[in-house]
Amino acid sequence: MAESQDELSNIAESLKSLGLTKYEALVYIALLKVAGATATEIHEISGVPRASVYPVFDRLIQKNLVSVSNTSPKRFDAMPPEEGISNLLASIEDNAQEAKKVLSDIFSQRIGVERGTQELIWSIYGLDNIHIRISDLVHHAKQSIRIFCNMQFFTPGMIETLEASGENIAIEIIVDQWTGDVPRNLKVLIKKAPIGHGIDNKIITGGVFLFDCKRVMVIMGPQNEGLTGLYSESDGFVRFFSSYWRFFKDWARK
Amino acid sequence: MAESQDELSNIAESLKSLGLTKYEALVYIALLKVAGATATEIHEISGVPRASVYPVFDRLIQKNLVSVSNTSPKRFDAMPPEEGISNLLASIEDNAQEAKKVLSDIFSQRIGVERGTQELIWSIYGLDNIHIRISDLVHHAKQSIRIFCNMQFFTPGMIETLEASGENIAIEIIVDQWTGDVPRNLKVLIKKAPIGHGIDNKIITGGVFLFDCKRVMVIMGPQNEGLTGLYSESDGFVRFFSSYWRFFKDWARK
DNA sequence: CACTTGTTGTTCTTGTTATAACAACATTTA
DNA sequence: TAAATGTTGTTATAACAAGAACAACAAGTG
Repeated sequence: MAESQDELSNIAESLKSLGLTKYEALVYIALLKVAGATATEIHEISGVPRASVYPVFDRLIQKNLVSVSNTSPKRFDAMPPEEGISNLLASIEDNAQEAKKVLSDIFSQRIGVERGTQELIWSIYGLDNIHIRISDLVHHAKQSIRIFCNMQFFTPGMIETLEASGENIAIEIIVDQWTGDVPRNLKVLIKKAPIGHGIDNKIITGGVFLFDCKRVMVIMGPQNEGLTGLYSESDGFVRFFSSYWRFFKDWARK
Repeated sequence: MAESQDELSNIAESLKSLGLTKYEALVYIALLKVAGATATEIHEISGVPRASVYPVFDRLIQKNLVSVSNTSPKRFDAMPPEEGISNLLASIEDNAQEAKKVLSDIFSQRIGVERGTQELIWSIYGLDNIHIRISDLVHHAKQSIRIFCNMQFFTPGMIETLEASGENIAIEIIVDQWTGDVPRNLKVLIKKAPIGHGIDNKIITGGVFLFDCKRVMVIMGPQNEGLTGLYSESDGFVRFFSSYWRFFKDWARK
């Protein structure tokens, strides 16, 4: 009964992403604590207005998270969370599956590829999104991956992704330091590089990622928030950063 | 480009359950059709007001479903749906995982079991929910399962569930007819039973399900909507339907 | 018995938030 | 300049949150 308010609202958030409302989450959580409770008891435990408890129960019953007794007063019981959540998730996964199928279909018939997409430079915002996209690019690389950035970028997950890439892909990394083991398939050059400047009391990070000498991702910006990635398949863009890479590789070898 | 309006709104629904709003869904779908489109083009295809397109794009970009070019006018591009949806789903699954963990914890410390839960009769509404619950009960059965209802109940999924239950569980079924193969582990008695009456032009369905002679589920009501299931572990309830079962079994053998 | 008290379930308002929809404007671009 | 683009507000709308009010009923009390 000693959940921190913080943790409780954290779970409420998780449940919301599963399609529950705030009240639904609170009522369900309260009901997990007391088997066969009445509406009034749940109202007292959860803090949800007593009148609101009833429609909330209706919805939870529809979602098969709760059952009612036919006694008077009504008593409510929660499904075990393992099963309840699995049921919720299952229906979402069904939807995702369905959506994937139809949308992939639409995607495969897309038009406008002739419009020189490859000449454009695309922006990606946020560290998480950049990580996702780079993981993606790593997965799709066929021959070579070249990375030039500082160690902060190499989260355990990212190292794992690189480690799991095809064996016949040459991965070269120039980095300011390396903590932990270096996976066998990585060729790491360590050199304190002039990237990562401090401006306005913020640490500015930079990084260049080349895939198969055809695709480039450049990242720049403050460390945590507002990080921007630029992605391009443009010839000029790729050429520019290829020579940028070659320059720093020579420099790092000294 | 010939998706029925129905199918399109169907997908929009699916995407909503993945956390997208109506506009986000419409814009994303439109963007899948045209690579590297401008805001105005998307506005025309999707029917979303032009001014609304920009904030919608911002949100889609945050969710890593869309990237922007740095040209003028801005051009937008959709992530392949396979990856985009997987990313969305992954974060929901993380939440579900997290929620399961914490809620199971709360659930295991629940109080009030002494309150004679087993004497109550619980209601479950809707065919889908009843199917889920019965599948659940089948999974947890240890010794015997006894079913008395008509064939409509035995969907392919339900038959599969029964077939996959433990080998040392005795499963006896009394049913009005059986279409398809009878799985080896089921003992089926076929007999046109006086359940399934027609009242008010609606077909009324009934069914009795006994698990380990300890738990009973009774279903009744119109076939599709408004179907109600009653579940109980109450001694009296179980006894009543046990003799109900015995009576029909004798009758079915004649 | 009439009367109070408390509980339960339902029905209505009111406030609040997140989208949705649109008008208006400044800025580009051709 | 005319058209297209991007941004900023304002107003609607719908869902949810929050609580007030009420009828029905059961249990206790004089």
